[in-house]
Amino acid sequence: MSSINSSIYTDRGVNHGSVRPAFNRPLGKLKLWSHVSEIGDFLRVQLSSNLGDQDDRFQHINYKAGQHIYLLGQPFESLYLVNSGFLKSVLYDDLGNEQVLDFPMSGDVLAIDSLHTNYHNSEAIALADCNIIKLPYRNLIKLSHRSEQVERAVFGFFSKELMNQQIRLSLLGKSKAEARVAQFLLLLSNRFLSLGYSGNEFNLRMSRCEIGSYLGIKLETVSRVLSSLNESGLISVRQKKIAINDIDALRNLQSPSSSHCSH
Amino acid sequence: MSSINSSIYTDRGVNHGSVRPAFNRPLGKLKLWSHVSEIGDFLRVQLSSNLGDQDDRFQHINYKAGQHIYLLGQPFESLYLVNSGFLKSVLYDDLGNEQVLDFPMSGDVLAIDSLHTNYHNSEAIALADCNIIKLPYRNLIKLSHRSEQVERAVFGFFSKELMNQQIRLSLLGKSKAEARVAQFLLLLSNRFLSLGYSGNEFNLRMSRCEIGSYLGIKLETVSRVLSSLNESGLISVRQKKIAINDIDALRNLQSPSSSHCSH
DNA sequence: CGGGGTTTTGAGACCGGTCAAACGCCGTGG
DNA sequence: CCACGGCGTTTGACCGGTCTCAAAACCCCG
Repeated sequence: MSSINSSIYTDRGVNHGSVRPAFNRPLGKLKLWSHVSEIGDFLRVQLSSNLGDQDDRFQHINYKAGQHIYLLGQPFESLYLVNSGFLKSVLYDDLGNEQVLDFPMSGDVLAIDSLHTNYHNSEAIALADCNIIKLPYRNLIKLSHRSEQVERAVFGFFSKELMNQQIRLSLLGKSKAEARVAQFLLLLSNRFLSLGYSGNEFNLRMSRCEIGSYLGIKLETVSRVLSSLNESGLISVRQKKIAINDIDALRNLQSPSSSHCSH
Repeated sequence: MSSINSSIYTDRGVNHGSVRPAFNRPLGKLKLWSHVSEIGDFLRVQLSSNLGDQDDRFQHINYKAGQHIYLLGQPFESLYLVNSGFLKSVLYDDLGNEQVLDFPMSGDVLAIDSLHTNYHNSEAIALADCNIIKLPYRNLIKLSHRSEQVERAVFGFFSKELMNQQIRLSLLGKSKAEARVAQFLLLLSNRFLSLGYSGNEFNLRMSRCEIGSYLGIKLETVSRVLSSLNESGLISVRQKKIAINDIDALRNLQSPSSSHCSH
């Protein structure tokens, strides 16, 4: 019953964390996320039945802030289920410019976009210390064949991720900078709340520049909007510490207009 | 061997097309798309082996321009594989504003985003006459269990769709209006080319407003950019008819800048 | 030959980008 | 312990691009 915690570092030093078998660890907050809890339960069944060799297990891996979970171009072999922590996933265009795709948190699955190729199309980097469950693709598929619930969960992840992206698309398509930042804060607030943290006070783990990339605006604009919201009293900003004072007013900042494309 | 072609219309009149069994119809252009061809082949096996009852078959359905393939809020039961034609998929926000998500063409799969709920989160509307293969979700899953190739194709669709969205996100995040329109034209050009049509001359089936929604700019800006590109000679525009004169120059309009978010 | 809808074009205001400087936080080293 | 320097953030001034509002031109259709 002693905790196994062997740290593994290569000379790269960035894309490995410490590894330990998952069965030492309760799944904690995961029950708040239906898809996650379904997968979580079946992982435990799988693990306790102790089938297969070492490779068949679903490992928990710890990453320190700044470490990569996977790098662009690495061979794809696994999905990653975030158990705890906070990360960013980024895409690079032809010129090497960085585009922040998402800030995954507990309950999110990483690397889905790389599934149809043999290598990773994006990168995931820990912004805070993370505990991540590695889901080797082959094993996950095998497991999904044996359990309809796991299968539904897997498809659910995919579909949900796609819908999240669509909602972001819709955000970037319209709305002004103020509305984007407001929606971003509301998104984080909701997310923290559903994870059992405070929805009114939290820390931004990412830089202004990363927020700007995520929202499609410049870092100066992010800063200006935050200052403006701070002055009007809707929020309180102190560096990376955010407090939401008037959540309803924030919601009302949603962009009022779009075009009709009447039919 | 006579062609069955029973038109079905409800009083809604918009969300049904004419239905006929698929085995009357060769799969045509599908072979250009690896994922599609895989699915296509296995559909044919499935159909010729004539297993299951009527519901197990994968039907081809014809839609006229303007008809909905599915509506927001309708119960989700099927994915749809576009065999031929041209459509738009749209998302509606809380205020009813329309956001164009994509312009699906032959080889695309619709309704993936609705898979994790019991109803549709978006709508798909035919912009030109379409022939679409209905893939009832349950049947598709059953088929994928029997064939690893089909299973890979299904996952491939999902992952690829997600990556497409990410690339669009990255486009909306940066770049100026001119670069967006240029990229849009190149995207259409490539797509038409890979479907066997001309990549240099084609018709825009969608309105300026729908292009604007897709690109995150206003319809007037779309028009202005097209006029500007026309004057500089890179393209020729005449209403909905587009001719690309200098494809390399178009490619060079890609946005030059982004931020570093240095780490 | 009109009439409705779409597209084009124009003029002006405003938002956000750009460049630049000052500030604050924090770790390093004297 | 404090001084220094690096980095991220804030704030300012200016400029350019996009939105907005509006009117004219164009297309398709009867």
